[in-house]
Amino acid sequence: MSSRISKKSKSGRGRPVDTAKMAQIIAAARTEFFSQGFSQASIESIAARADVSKVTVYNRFGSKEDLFAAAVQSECDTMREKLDFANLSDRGIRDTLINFGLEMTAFLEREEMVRFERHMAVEAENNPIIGQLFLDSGPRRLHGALSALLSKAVDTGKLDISDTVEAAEHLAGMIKGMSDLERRMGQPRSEQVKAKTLKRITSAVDLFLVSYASAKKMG
Amino acid sequence: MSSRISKKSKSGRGRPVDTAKMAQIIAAARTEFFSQGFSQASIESIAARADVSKVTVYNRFGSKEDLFAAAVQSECDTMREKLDFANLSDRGIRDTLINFGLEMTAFLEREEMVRFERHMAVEAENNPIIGQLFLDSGPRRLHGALSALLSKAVDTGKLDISDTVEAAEHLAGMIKGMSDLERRMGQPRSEQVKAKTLKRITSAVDLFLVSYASAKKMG
DNA sequence: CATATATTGAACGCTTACGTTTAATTAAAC
DNA sequence: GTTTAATTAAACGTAAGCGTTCAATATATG
Repeated sequence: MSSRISKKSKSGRGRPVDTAKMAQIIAAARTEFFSQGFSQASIESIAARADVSKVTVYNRFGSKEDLFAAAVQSECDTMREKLDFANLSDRGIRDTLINFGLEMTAFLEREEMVRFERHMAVEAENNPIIGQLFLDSGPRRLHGALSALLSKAVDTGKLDISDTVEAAEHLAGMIKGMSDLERRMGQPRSEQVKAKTLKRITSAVDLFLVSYASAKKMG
Repeated sequence: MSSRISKKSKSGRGRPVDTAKMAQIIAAARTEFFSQGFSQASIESIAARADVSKVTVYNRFGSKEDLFAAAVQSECDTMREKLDFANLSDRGIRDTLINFGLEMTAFLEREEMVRFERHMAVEAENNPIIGQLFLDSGPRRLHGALSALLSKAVDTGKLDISDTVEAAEHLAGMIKGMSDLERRMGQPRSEQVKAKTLKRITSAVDLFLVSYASAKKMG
């Protein structure tokens, strides 16, 4: 039984809760959990990294599982916030899509992101809810953003697509190519790889536009 | 120090090595490692599953790491063997590609495969060599097979592609779509999802062919 | 100051699991 | 039957790590 955790001492009498420690613990937990994995990570190590005693960790979070859940939630929140591709060039649909591809790739191929995805996948194996949380916070949002972008281009007559959701999946798939997997498998991102990725993205957009660029060039 | 392992007792005098146990151990190790992960898997559990004593495991494999390496190697070998897409219909390039997409998806979305990939990714985080072994045994082979298939179609005049390697990456990416990720994140493969996947594959091939189908229809 | 709460370090009990050792048993060769 | 080597069950030593307890200390209120 994980005792009382939220003791909501709303400015009671004794020593006040050090609110800063909360953030420290979660930050440390994120670092530890998503670089070591759940079972490898240790509470003691997290406490040390957070400059906090182990007891404090257990006072705020009842168990390792609870702390992990909080870390996942926090990481997902961060991911959601960073998923703000508002600054897309609007100089023609081709540039816009290539730009999207580049930003998407940069976002997904960060080591931090790759590690997070790896460990979320493992945890999702025995807990699909975690997988769903991850998908909803990141990939599905990204996919939705691209779908919306395409739909908007359809509305303004730049594209001619019947199923923008599926088209977005096609385009995103081509943008990822095998780089996605190579990164997840720990292969380095050399300059040559980067160049190949850039080439793949542009040619993917071009392949995409051959079919979907609107005939009535009203743009 | 992991003592002497290969004591190559080539039909000496004493009790002969039970060769069957070797396969049992590796089979058990594969099941255990790729459903629990390296750190969660226990040698004792593997030994029990293999109907073998723990000492025997340590006599054959010096350490948990060595056993894991053997399990990875074995799983990769199996993967390579199963990657034999020779039975592709030859009734036109469209059917051939759709067929390839279906077989590829069926191959990749098996629970066994998904689990293996998940755990390989985690291990590759601290050991890129493992990631490379995995990539060479599976994904890169698959990609090579599709590239070869496309090149052959180019040679016979069915397709007109300048860079078949990149084209294969595009097509494979579209075939995967988001299903790949959804499966890795433990989301169920419902009938609806299967239908959507089939639709995505066929429309991906069609999108692909709009650009690459040879103009001179000599087939 | 007295009281109440938060935090800490240290130690504890407990479990799991790696890898080893030992004595006993089994299955072959000579 | 004797010898040699493989296998086993059981126990061991060791280490790590979860979650708890406790006494001591810090920081607030009244």
